[in-house]
Amino acid sequence: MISAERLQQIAPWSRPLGEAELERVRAGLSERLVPAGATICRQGEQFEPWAGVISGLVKLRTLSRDGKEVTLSGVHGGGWFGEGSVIKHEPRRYDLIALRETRLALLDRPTFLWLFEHSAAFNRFLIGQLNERLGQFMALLENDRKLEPTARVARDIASMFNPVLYPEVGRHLKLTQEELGLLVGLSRPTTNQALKALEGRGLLRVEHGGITVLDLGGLRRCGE
DNA sequence: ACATTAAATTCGA
DNA sequence: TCGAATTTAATGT
Repeated sequence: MISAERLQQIAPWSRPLGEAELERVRAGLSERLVPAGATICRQGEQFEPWAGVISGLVKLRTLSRDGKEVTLSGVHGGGWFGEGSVIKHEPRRYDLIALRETRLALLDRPTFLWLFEHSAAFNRFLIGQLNERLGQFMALLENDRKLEPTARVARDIASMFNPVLYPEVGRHLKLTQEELGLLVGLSRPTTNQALKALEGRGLLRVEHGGITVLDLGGLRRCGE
């Protein structure tokens, strides 16, 4: 059973829950440390719990027929994912891979379902989460069709700093240009050029193995 | 695709 | 356990 303080740290969504609910969550939640590069779950496998990223970064990806990798999304500190699969009780649609050492919080399925049935506060959170994600995917589609590469990279980075989905991410993003390219759907050289351009506009700083965001609003408005 | 540079790892004291 | 040397990984063009 994890402590009440720990619960606050790793699951911000639990704050508005009542006493009895909190008690259950504390009993149903566990932590797991995943080494860099490890696979958490493969496409097609059953993975029962609902997962949150406490620290680190998890990539959701799938392989195309000819073995090319397609990255769908990156989830980092404060992000929770997979509620779709948990609710439907179906196999995971994507590989889950820890891009670097990652600490996961896992809420077992029975507890998740109990909250889903009994807690209005929890459902409010879930709706907010799904709504935010839907908005993000709509924006993503739009970007993909309308914007040139530099703006796409800018918006994709900005979306990783979404305060609703990822409440506790700092300004720094440790992610190689190659991984960023996979995430955005661009080649590494194109990604590199885009990053340089954004750096030139003073929106972010390019570092070895990562970037630091300097002007989040500016990134969001890119390409307008 | 290649050249350059930064970071991580190994190895010897 | 420290630092130099080597290897590996990431970046820039």
